[in-house]
Amino acid sequence: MANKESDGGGGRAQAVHRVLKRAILDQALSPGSKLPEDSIGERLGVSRTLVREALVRLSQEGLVELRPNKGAMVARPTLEEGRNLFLTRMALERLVVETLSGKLTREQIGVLSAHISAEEAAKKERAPSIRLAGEFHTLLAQMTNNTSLIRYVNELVARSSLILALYGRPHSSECAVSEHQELLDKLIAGKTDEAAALMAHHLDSVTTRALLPADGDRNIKEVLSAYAVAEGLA
Amino acid sequence: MANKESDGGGGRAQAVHRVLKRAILDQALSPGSKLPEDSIGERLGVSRTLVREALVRLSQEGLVELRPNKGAMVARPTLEEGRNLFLTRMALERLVVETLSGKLTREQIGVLSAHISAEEAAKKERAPSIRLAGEFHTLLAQMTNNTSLIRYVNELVARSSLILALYGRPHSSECAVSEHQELLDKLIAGKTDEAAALMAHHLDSVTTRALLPADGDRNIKEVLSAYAVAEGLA
DNA sequence: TCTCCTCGAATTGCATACAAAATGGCGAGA
DNA sequence: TCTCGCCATTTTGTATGCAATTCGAGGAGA
Repeated sequence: MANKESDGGGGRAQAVHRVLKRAILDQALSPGSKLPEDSIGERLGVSRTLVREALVRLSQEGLVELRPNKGAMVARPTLEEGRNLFLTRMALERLVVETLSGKLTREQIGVLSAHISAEEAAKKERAPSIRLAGEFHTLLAQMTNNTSLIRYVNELVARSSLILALYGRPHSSECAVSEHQELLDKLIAGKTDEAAALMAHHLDSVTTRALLPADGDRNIKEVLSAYAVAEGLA
Repeated sequence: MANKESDGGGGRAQAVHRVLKRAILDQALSPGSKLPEDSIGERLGVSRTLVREALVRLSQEGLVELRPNKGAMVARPTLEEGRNLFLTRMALERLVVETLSGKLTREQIGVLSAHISAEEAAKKERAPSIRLAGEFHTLLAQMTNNTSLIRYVNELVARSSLILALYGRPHSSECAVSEHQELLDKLIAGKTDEAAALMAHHLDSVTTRALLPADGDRNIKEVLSAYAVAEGLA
């Protein structure tokens, strides 16, 4: 009974999905980690059937890579995919900004302001600050009431943390909190173009800070591919 | 053996997914149709497990609605969702156009021209012409080499046919073929802004043509039999 | 006749069983 | 010692079985 209420909505498969997603976004499961169906099911107290369903969902969201007959692992997007992803994100978030500009209700403004304060407060701790930064963008998307837009922004933001985990510089705050505040100000003032430009700059600065890969754990094949081409191999 | 090759790539679950998707996009299964797991599995010669997986995928793509304990049905988006969807689509397809403008290779131009010719030829038959019109847009997206962009445009185009099935006027060609040709011309000429404007107008004119619903529920097994053969299932 | 209740058939939710494929280690041969 | 190939183990792919839920038909009572 108590159990039934505690799954947070939907079936237990959704619960598994949420658990894994959260773990991935918190980087408790880092890109490339294997995700064996039975270990997960065993640990979570569900059968492989449900784990499988969750993994399929995650793979559709681009958080998990599902290699036939070889199991699932946390997705390891390439740097180029990362750049493209931020391009796509920019296109969608521009729509978010255009939709919201000058139309925020007092209540929405309150929510956003509170969120920015929370970001400010958590600035020191790495993991929570990354998550909060992402949530600011999904919050904005949410306010458009455009379901497809919301879904895609959510997905892209989620995948962005994977990208940053792989290629982001360790010591730069990914989203400057002050930029969020500025953006909010422009939105309230209804300065659509300036807000859009700010968002563009905001995302652009993230991609620009995504240059060198975090060392060590990169895939051998990926590293070699550049050299292979130069030598005319494979 | 022959069977294994004929599933088109991926496992049998993917095959089921393709069958259903195709059937939905062809409007052989119209919005609101029930999708019982065992009828489908029985007809396609697979177990409910695989059908379930396919349905989960389709629900993530927004093509089917998955109501807990009450089964799946082909999605029936509201008119407002439809409008929002086209808004989102516009944002993404603008990015497509901007990416491609002035950068099409000779080969790509050939492919697109050929496609437009095919559209022209199929103009009379309703179902194929709808599919071809959508494929023009997914073809363009494909050429950007931006995987997330490709995925989202594909999804959005697919869902657009649902919208048109529900609210589109029966006798208007959804995408004027001539507009596709014009767009291609602008892209070749590298006139980015004009191309973007044309795309905007193109999609806008579709949303403006939003009206009456259609009807007709047919037997699932009957409808699926044609598609099953194409995928080498049962 | 209308309403509400109950029961049975149909359908989904989930676990488990078994088959097929991959992975890793060990030993034979060079 | 190194390499190759074979077998045991592990993990995925798929079907099936059982419990839980929903839906509808029919019947009792007002």
